[in-house]
Amino acid sequence: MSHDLFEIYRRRVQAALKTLSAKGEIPKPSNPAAASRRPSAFALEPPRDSRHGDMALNAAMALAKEAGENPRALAEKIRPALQKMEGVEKAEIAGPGFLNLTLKDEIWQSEIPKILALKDSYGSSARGEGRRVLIEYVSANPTGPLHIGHARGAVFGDALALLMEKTGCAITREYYVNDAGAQADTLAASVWTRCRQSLGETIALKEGLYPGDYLVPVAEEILKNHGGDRLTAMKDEPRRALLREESVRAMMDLIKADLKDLGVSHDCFIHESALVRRGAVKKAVGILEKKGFVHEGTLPPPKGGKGKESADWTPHRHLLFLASRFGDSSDRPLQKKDGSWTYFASDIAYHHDKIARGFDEVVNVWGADHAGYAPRLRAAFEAFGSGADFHVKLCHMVRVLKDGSPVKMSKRAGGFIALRDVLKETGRDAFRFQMLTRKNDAPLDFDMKKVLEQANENPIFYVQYAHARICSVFRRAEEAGLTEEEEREADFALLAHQSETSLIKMLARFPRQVALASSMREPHRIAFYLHDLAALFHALWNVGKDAPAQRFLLENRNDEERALTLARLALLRASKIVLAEGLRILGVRAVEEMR
RNA sequence: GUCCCCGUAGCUCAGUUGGAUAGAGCACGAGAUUCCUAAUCUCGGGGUCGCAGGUUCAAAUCCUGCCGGGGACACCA
Repeated sequence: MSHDLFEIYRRRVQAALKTLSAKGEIPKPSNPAAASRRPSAFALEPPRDSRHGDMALNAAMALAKEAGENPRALAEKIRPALQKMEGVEKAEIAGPGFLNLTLKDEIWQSEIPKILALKDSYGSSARGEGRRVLIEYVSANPTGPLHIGHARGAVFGDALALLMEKTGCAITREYYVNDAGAQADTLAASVWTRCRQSLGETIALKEGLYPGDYLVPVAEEILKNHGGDRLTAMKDEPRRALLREESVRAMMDLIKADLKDLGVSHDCFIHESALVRRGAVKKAVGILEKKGFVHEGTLPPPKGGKGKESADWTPHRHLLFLASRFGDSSDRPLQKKDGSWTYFASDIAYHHDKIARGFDEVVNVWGADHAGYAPRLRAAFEAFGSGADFHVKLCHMVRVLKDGSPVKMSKRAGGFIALRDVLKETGRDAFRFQMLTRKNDAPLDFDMKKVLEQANENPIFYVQYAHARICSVFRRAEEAGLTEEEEREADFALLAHQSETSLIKMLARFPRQVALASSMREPHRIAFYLHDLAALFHALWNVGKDAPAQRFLLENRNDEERALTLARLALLRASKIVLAEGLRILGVRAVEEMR
């Protein structure tokens, strides 16, 4: 049973509408949550304008057409049922035919003890019904430390996982390690150059190799473990294999260290090389072949950019996947000229593996530069005939600003802005919050100065400050000998000030907001919600500055003051719980004080 | 040339999966601290939701076309 007030009333309203339609007074309503949306679907939502009550129902408008009646007349038929509904203060008809519900104060006030009892499971739900979801995120190539763009995907994927877990999904966090292709060879070659340099040879790093300084210690470590003489004496092929394995491992250690600093973790790391080794690629392609989705053919020359025709392109016959049959703009090669598998082929194997593991939903978090790759992978996914849902969430580019202008990429660091350099300055929590104050499919400017700013303009600070202020009150309350147990017995009807009511109503929206953010796979909604919640808290705080009688902690000279204090502390306790839990979903730690 | 994403206040951005008079922060103007952290709050001005059509009770939101910005169009991963 849901404890989301909006969900509870949605169900009550639905039942009431059903009864009415059974009596033949109104057409049959349909549930907006149902897969097939019909015009008769209704919604019960908090109205934008609080003067329109607490919950707005659009059923009369939605059903008007089917009923062949005007919405306001239909609303008149529905209104009595809503009016006598439990906890409803009044049900009014407004505007084009809205039915606005205003709930009794006690309904809102009872939200406080509910939060105190549920603690951090307030807002949790079983909506996901144990849905098994695989979220693949980061999956950065093991060729260097994480950069700022990877970090956005990392934070997004991690927050999405936390969010969907909160709504009852069983999440597996996964990282796909591309360690079988040409990039791993390039890495090995780069490290070998570094080895030889370290052994005293004067050779330059060839064009196309990875220039980053971070490979120097990797080379030295390998020399130490395997011996320079021995490595030099080895034949090319076994040496390359060894260097590949060792440097990929070193790179993954580097990446895992970065992820740890970011507070991001994965349940499993799937290595492309392992898939290749056990013949998974051949097997997966074989399955598609059997289904008739693979053929041998020649692709037309690539279009290229304006006026730029590919000079080195020659027609070639190879195995193609019939992606065009599943909505992609072209068929896609599975083999290279030399007969080896393409990256796409092993990705097909990887996703076949995902399907085989029986997930209900597969989410891929990618950088926006992979947008064009999504249709072919979706095509492959569908070709296997999997019933699982397939989502691609694209995280757009991050531009780092320092002193108002974009930071130049450092060549020595490998041509990108390293996550660790940014993290060193901002810290994990501010970084994560900043990354989530923007929806994933819009580019993001990351302003170093603003992230560190201790002012209203910086949302993470604003939210943390609210939490810290609450903690400060509790420190004083403790000194005054007030206990948490007493709060639970408080008379919540005393919370009647307009600012208190607004805050309570915002708290009560948390479960709905979590459900919404989760179903839309949009963690940023939580960040914005927290900002709104903090704003109402700060407003209430200042009410007490102007009017001492409205302060949280009164002198406790008499029973009345003591009762007020306890009720207000309960409200603060509930606010603290929701702030902390909201931050937790974003992977941000709430702070007790700001100093 | 084709595909994807974006276009909302001077600036940075939200916008409840189609709802009522489109919101917040910054900036600008005016105010509030003997008192729980003023690192905050209150009030005010500020809009053709890129443009033009369409769909319907209702469009910033959905569809089509255009304009502008970004990204992608490998036998690289």
